[in-house]
Amino acid sequence: MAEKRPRARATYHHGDLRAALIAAGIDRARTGGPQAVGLREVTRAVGVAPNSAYGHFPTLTELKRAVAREARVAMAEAMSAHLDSVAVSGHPGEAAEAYLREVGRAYVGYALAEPGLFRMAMGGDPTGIRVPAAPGGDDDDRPRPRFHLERALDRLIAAGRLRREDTGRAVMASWATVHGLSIMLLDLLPQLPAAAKQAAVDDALDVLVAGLTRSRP
Amino acid sequence: MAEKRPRARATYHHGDLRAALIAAGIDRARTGGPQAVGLREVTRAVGVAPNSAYGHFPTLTELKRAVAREARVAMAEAMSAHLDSVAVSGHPGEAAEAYLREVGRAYVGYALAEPGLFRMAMGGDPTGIRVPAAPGGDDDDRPRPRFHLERALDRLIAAGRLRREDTGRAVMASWATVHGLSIMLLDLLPQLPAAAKQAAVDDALDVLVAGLTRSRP
DNA sequence: GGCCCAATACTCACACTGTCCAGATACACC
DNA sequence: GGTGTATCTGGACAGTGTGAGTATTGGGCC
Repeated sequence: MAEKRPRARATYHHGDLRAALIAAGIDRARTGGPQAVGLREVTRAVGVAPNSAYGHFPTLTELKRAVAREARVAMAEAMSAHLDSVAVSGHPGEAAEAYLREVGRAYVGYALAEPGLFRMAMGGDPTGIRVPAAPGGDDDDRPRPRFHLERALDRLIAAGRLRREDTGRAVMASWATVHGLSIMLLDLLPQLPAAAKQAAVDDALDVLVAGLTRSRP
Repeated sequence: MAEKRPRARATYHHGDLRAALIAAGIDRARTGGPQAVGLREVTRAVGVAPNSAYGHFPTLTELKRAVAREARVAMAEAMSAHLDSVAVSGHPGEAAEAYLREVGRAYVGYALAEPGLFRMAMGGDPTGIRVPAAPGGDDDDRPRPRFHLERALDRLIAAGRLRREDTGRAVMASWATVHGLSIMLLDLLPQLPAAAKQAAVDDALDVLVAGLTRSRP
């Protein structure tokens, strides 16, 4: 008879509802993308009345922003794991180039492996999310995907393959490449075979590295 | 006293409701992006009952797809106008490179000038739109943004700056760069001064062209 | 020229969403 | 142990997209 469960949990107060809402949001975003994280849906998953969320977030958009922040941290951690698993060594210059390529692979790789969370993390305006541009735009100091990119560029500079004053434009070009690549493979070429996708990533990263390390007039 | 307008138009039948709905969709998308084109909103703008749209589109998503197609055509036309306005001449190789740069400027320029329509045209999955990947994915033969890109790459090949067998990867790298650049400037760096944005575009396009035309092992 | 029919637009209804307001509840502190 | 306050709940409202059934109409046939 499944009584209409007047309360799914033992206590009236939840304990840490804010964190639970974000976790449920991550869960929904993973399978359904940003669109799937709704106020009623998330509160239902936690087992709480819809309006309970308003005690912790002034509006749904703010909840989504918090979920997006968490998704960015998760993405950075996945990238970290990937980067730790591949050891680049040898000639410093080539190692630095290889490292940047690995960062790119990690970025796009996460986008392809977790499209929902990737869109949640980097979806931008149409999803109602503002992705902070500068480091420090997020309020805590846990690493974000941008951290790995800057690390890679620093290594290129240290190896003498990139001029320090070109860092700004290098960030632009690199980020544009990996992000554009992710969106393309996700939205435009979803049914391309995985091998072909990987080849496209490698090709585009080759072009990027070649362009970055080529001395310009 | 504005009677509640039982019928805003003279005739019961509209005449060309399908086209009118798409036009109204373009109008809403221009100012509010893909989110702003809703079924009730669009039909209201046309002066028609909400469900009238179902005679022409099986679902709202299909209407949006049609609007997105139209937005892509509009984008290609704007790019055409830009490309016609700048005359590139001189040494064939450098002219071809300059032409590719202009195509990139036209792409990003449109994204910055008409963010709503750009998102409608190229928004991709989170907006519920599938952007056709291959030429011919759109059913008519009006030019799309991709057309200009391929034209530019053809000129590079003709000028001997790009190998024909590298076309595929060149499309990837170019599209990723311009699209990623657009998203970045729109979502991540919205309040960057226009001049700085233009500089970022030029820098990233420099990197792209350098990478594309550099012979690889 | 008048009639019928298929196309077209409309009305009513439903389930769902985010958000506001007022009230009930339980934890923490004195 | 009583009280204050942060927290959660209930009902309500204006929106949304969509389904089924109904009215209106213009064009093709006699």
